[in-house]
Amino acid sequence: MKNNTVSFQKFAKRSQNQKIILDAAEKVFAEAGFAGATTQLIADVANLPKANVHYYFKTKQDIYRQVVYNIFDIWMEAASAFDTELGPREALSRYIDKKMDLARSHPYGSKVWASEIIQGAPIIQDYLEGQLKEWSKDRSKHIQEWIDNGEMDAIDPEHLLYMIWSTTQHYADFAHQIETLNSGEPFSEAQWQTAKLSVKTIILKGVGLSPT
Amino acid sequence: MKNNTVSFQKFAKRSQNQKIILDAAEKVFAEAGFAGATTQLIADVANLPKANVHYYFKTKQDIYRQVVYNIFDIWMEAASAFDTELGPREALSRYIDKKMDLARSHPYGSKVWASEIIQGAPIIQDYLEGQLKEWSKDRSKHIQEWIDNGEMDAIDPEHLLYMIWSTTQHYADFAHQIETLNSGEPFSEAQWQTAKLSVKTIILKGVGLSPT
DNA sequence: AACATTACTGACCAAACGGTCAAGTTTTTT
DNA sequence: AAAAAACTTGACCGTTTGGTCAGTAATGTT
Repeated sequence: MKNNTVSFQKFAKRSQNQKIILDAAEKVFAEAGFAGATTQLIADVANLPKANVHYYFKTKQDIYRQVVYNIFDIWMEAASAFDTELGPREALSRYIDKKMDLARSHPYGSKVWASEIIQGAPIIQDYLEGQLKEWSKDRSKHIQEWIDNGEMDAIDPEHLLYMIWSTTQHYADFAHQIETLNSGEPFSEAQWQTAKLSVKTIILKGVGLSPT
Repeated sequence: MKNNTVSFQKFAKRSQNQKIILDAAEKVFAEAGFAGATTQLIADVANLPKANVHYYFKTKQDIYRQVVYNIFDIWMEAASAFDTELGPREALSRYIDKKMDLARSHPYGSKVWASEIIQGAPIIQDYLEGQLKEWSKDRSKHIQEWIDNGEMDAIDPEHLLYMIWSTTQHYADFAHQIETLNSGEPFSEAQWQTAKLSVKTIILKGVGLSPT
């Protein structure tokens, strides 16, 4: 039993330290960009000596890659909230809700993702061409079916998806600008609710669906 | 007369070379971020020796500052397309059109701006608190009046503005992602028209206005 | 033609960077 | 208890970076 506990702790220590480093790196990459993020700064934020960071991750690129993969995975998991069997109103509504929640809970990841795409997706390109393309093609097909069935307005499905992505992620990526226009204060709970409701109201009505 | 011509050429040369450098820098900053943009690379893209770049701009920060100011000025000029005297439908419609045109014509500037905000607006903060805040407060007030007059739905004006900003700029900032989902091809003229129309249709209908 | 100003550039430098490594400590296994 | 494996870290290194500078060329002024 002691052996088991110790063995567990051994594994725990490795992944636990990796998580500390990845969390620190996510923040640093978001605030400084890939090139501006120094391994020294990541180490400082993680409260570890720089050499220790390099013990767990061979290169800065490796850390970055992991951070980007992580946020992509979280987003793809949320994408399953876009359940086409629920019908257009409920599927879109839940997906927007989920994306707004992620913008609030994972602002750093969203920023890292945005910078990665802005700079041409040097790391995540394969995922874009694979999982993301597959997912959006599938969802576009379903949206088109809804349109053909007269369940919603004839809107190009891809542009509807882009609108959902851009609008929800804006609250993470441009949080600083929003905060500045909000008298320097971060959104309160009530303001987040208003934001969610506004986005859902406009988009749902905009495509010919009455809100829930 | 010869004097005037020569004198004109003198001034022309300075601002002409500055423009070459700023255009190159805009591209490099967009594609590599502030830290990743090396003065050497800016010089190479501008086809000038590095020392010459430093002859016209004292520091990398000075170049960056100028690039960010320029795109901000262009956007604020476009913001005057949001002419509240035209009424909600026409004012919003024209503003969205204008922003979509800028996303197409100034993709690098948009990306530099996005990165600047993502990283906390270290350079442009004063402009956010000044011109931008003033502009958006004024426009929000007018939107509220339209709502009070029953000319459009009761939507929080600020979130409507955020939706317009995020959606339009998405086509510049995430152009690489969009291109990947578009079989690696940039948007055709027809696709840009569809994009513009989709955005306008959803937003205008979403706030209770019939499209033009 | 002489002078002054502006434009240009190769060579250079201090600082900061990502990454390595040897020497140590702690933990796990036998 | 001893050997093995995993973890920790200060010191170090080659490379790249933003920026300087002295010297030259071109242009404008008198």
